Amino acid sequence: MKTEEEVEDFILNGHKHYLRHITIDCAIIGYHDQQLKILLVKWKHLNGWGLPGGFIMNEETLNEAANRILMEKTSLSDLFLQQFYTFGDSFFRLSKKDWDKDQRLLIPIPEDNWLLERTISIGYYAVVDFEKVSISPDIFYDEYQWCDIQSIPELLFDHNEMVEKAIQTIRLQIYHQPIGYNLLSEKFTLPEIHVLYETILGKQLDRRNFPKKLMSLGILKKLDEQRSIGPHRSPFLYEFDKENYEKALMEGIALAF
Amino acid sequence: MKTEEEVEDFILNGHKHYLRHITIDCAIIGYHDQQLKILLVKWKHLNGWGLPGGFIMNEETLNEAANRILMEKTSLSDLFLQQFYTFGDSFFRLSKKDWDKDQRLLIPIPEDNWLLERTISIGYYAVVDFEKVSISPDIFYDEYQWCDIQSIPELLFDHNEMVEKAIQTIRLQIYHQPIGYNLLSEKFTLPEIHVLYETILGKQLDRRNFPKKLMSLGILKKLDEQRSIGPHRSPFLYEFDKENYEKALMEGIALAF
DNA sequence: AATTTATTGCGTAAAATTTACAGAATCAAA
DNA sequence: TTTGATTCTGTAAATTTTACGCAATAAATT
Repeated sequence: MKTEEEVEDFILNGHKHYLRHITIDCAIIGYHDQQLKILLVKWKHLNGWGLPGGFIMNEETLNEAANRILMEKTSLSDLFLQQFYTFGDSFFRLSKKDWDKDQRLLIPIPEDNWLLERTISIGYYAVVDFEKVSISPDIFYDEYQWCDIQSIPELLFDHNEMVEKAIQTIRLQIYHQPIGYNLLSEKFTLPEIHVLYETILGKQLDRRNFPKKLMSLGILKKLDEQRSIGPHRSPFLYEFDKENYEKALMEGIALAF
Repeated sequence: MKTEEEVEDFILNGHKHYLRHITIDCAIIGYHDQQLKILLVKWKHLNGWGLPGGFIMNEETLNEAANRILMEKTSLSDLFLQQFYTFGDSFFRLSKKDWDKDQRLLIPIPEDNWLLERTISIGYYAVVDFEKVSISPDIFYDEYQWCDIQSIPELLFDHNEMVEKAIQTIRLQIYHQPIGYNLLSEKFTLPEIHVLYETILGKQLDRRNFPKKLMSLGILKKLDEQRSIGPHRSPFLYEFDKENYEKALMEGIALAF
């Protein structure tokens, strides 16, 4: 969606290709260097920050739509993308007034345009290493930021509620679903996955007990290689046991920290 | 929605009052006498069984809509109603062919009618004592049944998947959220809540250890009354400590069985 | 080549929790 | 008063979790 014609077509005829009333919004949690951040984008015409999102095309499934939208906004694919809740209590998303106010928008919008209707938003989350993400702008967004989880500003619509629920869900899910597949390199060390869990849970986990619990799940395979980390003992590399990982995704796991 | 005029108006003009594309479906899990059942309804025009559901009105929130729909279908209100997942991979809900085939329907349906569009369905579940529920029919449904969880027939759309996910969610949530407020009488005995948990989890819980764990949550209050149960020792009555129960709902609990 | 420094990796004792189970108390009907 | 079925409490054993000391290792420095 780059040319003027495409944008105009999206505004006037988008409702033929996308489902009205429904959006998908993504709470993309970024993790790096013991910090948790969330990806916020600035809406061109509303002059406020919110979560990246988009509409669902007529012929794609919800997961396909979520993956496509995430791909468009972050250039990332094949992420650990999880639906977590559907929000529908924010009755007005865009108003004609806000739209008309903004000079950057290309065409005036008809009063009964589909983009001005109430929307229900399906929330998805992903956890990514924010050092590896590159954001590509979109007609609706012109800026983005990785915002510290602790100090989130007031967001548009009900996006504050969505962020809160996303983080809450992740912290709960970490006990029941194997998390980490897309956050770490294919091969990683125990200390690496250790700080990942510490960061997400926001608390310290005993360095010596953590490997025992994690290994007892049977989803990790110890490799015969080590990583060189300078003048220190070389930690062994691990990778996820694909088969058991998939099984654990389906059936759930039980962890206690 | 009883008179012919009302039905016709719903079909032709419903899209002005309800959100297109979106429905709420309810997996109503019924519990009684150590059995788990699910409420199924038969769709008039599709000749198949599915979950009761309905559309969202323009000016009501999702929870309001879910409660209204549940009220309409079961005459129950103020239930422990929880959103659990949103489904959108079943592309066709109704077809004009199916509609036209059914003689009981009152009017022919236009090809581009809103009821024939793809729908996204927000799933809610409730757990109720099925002995206390009375079902009131609707234009779309003419029969209902309480179906044993173990032997669910093939359902319409993606409702089999919804039922499966609902039960899975309930079993997971029972460890993290206090369940029981709407299932038991206001005052209940330990054995009563004990079999409730056993039924939902589908396994036996030690009769002597169960009370210890449950009481340690601090959401139950022992009363100074007893229930008379015939020629046996009278069990004490308990009730939920409203304040702590609400707190536990918000913050979650941790149980291990 | 030995020493130093920072980190990984393992084992084990102590503490806490969970599980298993026995027996006393209670109620109402016979 | 006896009987039968059920509630309720306590406690020892088993298991799990937690805490933590120390050996092993890697490379840079002496």
